Amino acid sequence: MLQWLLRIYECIGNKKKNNFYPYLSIMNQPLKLALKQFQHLWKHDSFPPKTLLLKEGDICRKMYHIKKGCIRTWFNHDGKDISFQFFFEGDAVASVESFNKQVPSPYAIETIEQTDVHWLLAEDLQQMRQHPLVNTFLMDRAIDRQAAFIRHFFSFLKDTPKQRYENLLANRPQVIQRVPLQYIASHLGITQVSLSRIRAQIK
Amino acid sequence: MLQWLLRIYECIGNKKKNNFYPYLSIMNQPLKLALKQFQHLWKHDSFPPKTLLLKEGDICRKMYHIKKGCIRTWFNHDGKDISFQFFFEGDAVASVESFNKQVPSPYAIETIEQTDVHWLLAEDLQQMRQHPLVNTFLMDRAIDRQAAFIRHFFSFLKDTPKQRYENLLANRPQVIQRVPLQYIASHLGITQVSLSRIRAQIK
DNA sequence: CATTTTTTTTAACAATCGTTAAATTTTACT
DNA sequence: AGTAAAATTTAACGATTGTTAAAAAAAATG
Repeated sequence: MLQWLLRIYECIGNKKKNNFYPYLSIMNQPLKLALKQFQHLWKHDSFPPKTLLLKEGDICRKMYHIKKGCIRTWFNHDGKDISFQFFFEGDAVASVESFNKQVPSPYAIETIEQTDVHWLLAEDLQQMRQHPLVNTFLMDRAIDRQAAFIRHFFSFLKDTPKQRYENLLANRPQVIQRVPLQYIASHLGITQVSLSRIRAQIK
Repeated sequence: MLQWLLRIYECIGNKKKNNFYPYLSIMNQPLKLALKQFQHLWKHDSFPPKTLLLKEGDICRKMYHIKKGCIRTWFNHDGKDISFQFFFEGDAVASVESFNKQVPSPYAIETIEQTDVHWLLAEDLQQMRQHPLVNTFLMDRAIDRQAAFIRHFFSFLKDTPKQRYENLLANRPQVIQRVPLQYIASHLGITQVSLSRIRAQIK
């Protein structure tokens, strides 16, 4: 029942399982009880595809947790939109810095499919942080997020675009199945045309 | 006198100043006092150039704060070492996930120049975290780091290697002046040969 | 100061990517 | 189902990058 709460803050960034970096945090009973205390703060909502949940430059006031559906984050560059991350069922989504410090977001948050979410206001998360166990838990999740992000970033330093696509295929097949190719291309740092060629090579 | 403490956790990642994301956290008197309480936990040390402070795969037990000198982080890929970040005077350096969770580090930490550092044990940082003000402060810095990292990552999605080099030249001239080119090339995601060509174009 | 050693540059060629444009396929909508 | 719109693929060409190897420059060493 607390399953979705357990996943919060765990899944921003890539969810690639890696034996070298096992997920070590253990949810103990006191923490579960503490989190349960704040369960009432979460609201829910439902959005059609291509709904902007947060506009680039706006301040992020809500953190979303996906019940069902698919979300991407993107930013504008010379008139083209560049997607940089994708989220699915069980993932928590927010423009982290904007949400935590109430500053303009460098990127937008937008649904891809019809999406049902839980959401939590920034001020309510601040309230949750008053609880030491919850605060430590959130801090740990932030570290996990950063580590996941670093691993994703590494592939840009060491792999070719083709290898990055193959990694995506192997580790996050959901992305290839549910996300339009034009979004995936910019996520991999290449053009749609180039991604098409890579796909033709692999078949 | 507390200048270097103030900078801790602020400087991992790029330090690019950006009016769009001003650095908002304000150091208040109670926090300064709290940090001063833990000042005695820091030791100091000095290392020659090319000294490994942390080996890839080892557990990071110390966080370093640079008094004087220059440090890089790197990892091995097919026999070649790939640098991904550079640190200078005032910066704090640690393999964040490894340091906080005591798991193997995905990358190494190594001096470039002769380097004088302060350092702090992981368990002592845990002790500092018991203090709520310090804990909130460290949490804020972690968010800042992630935001800086995301902005750096964005340049891989939207810019060409040449633009990334020009950005480095404009925003972090120290890197070009003090870091060997072979390290900078891998940091930009290109080969040394390609970086040489880019430099020849610009002159 | 001369000589190794290392680092950086240059050259040549193959492979890959970006760009533009057209063709094809898929999806959305009435 | 038929039409319009959007997404994806393919083609052609120029630009950029990676690779290998050699040359030049810079740094380290005795």
